[in-house]
Amino acid sequence: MHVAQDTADRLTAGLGQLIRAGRQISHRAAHELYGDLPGFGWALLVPLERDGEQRCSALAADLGVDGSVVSRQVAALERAGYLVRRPDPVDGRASLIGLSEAGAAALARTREVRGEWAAAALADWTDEEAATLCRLLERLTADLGVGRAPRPEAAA
Amino acid sequence: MHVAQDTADRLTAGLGQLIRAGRQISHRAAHELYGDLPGFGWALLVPLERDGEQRCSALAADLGVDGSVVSRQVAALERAGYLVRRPDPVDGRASLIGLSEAGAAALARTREVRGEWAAAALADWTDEEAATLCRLLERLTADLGVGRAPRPEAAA
DNA sequence: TGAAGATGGTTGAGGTCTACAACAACGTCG
DNA sequence: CGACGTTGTTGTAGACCTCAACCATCTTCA
Repeated sequence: MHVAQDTADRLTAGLGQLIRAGRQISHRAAHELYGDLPGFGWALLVPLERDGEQRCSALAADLGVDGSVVSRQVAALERAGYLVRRPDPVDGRASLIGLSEAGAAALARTREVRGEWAAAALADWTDEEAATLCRLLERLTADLGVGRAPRPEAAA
Repeated sequence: MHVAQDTADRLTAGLGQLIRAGRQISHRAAHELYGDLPGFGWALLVPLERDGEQRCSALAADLGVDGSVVSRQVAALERAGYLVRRPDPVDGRASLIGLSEAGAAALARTREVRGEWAAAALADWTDEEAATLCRLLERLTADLGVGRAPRPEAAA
């Protein structure tokens, strides 16, 4: 209850603006943001690289999206050869999704082009400013209670 | 070129996460974010309130989206009674879009519910932290060079 | 004056990402 | 074994976006 009324305006407006900007950029220069990856690939491959093989449902929970989204995206990325799927040895219903070599390589390339993009966009920023933004962004996401850390309920 | 490689990762991942979180929330609780406004209404009405009557093309430039998006959204918001359109007296091709009374009221209500939402989400934040996030967010958007046409007074 | 070209807005087609519902296959437990 | 929950897939639908094609209207200039 500490935050000024005006802040909600600025925050949501700024966020909306940023989202549209990001969308526009990724539309205009998909290669700079995604490398060889299809649109959603980045979001899906990063947790796989970080945490290793996992199930669709774990990915869905991590990303905070519906399982059907992951199912389709995984199918596309598998067709493209960026990840491999093997039956879960302890549960016949599930599959374990893992990064293929091509997937890891694509992720590395994407990371590289993103690094260049970030360097250009943040040319005037100090490390500390950028780190602060990251930190606050991550904190905001956490406080919104979606994705990685399922949280109890917030009052209306 | 001051920003660490790792920062691009955190930034884009964090942003993606936040975007998905926002989408999920606005899907689940549209009323808390938009009040009586249809989905995109907020983004469109805010600049109208801030800068007064303007053309579709100006709105599109401001929001950084295609004119066709604005055209459709304006049509919907006009049907809903949230804005009024009158022919531009100096250019027969153009219309001037303005906020109706209902639109201004809806905007005020939305601002109110958003304030509550923000208060809940940012309950643990200090004013200074929230302000910092806003500032950095706005700066990032500006540095991405999309949207808001150069506007002398509103610069940062 | 009058055609050529730029600009404002609309519409149609298509793409991406999303959720929800229904379903088949499998696992778990009484 | 049979009821029930879980995992992943598919069908359907919606929001938001772009691009391309189009008409109506300025603007420019010979």
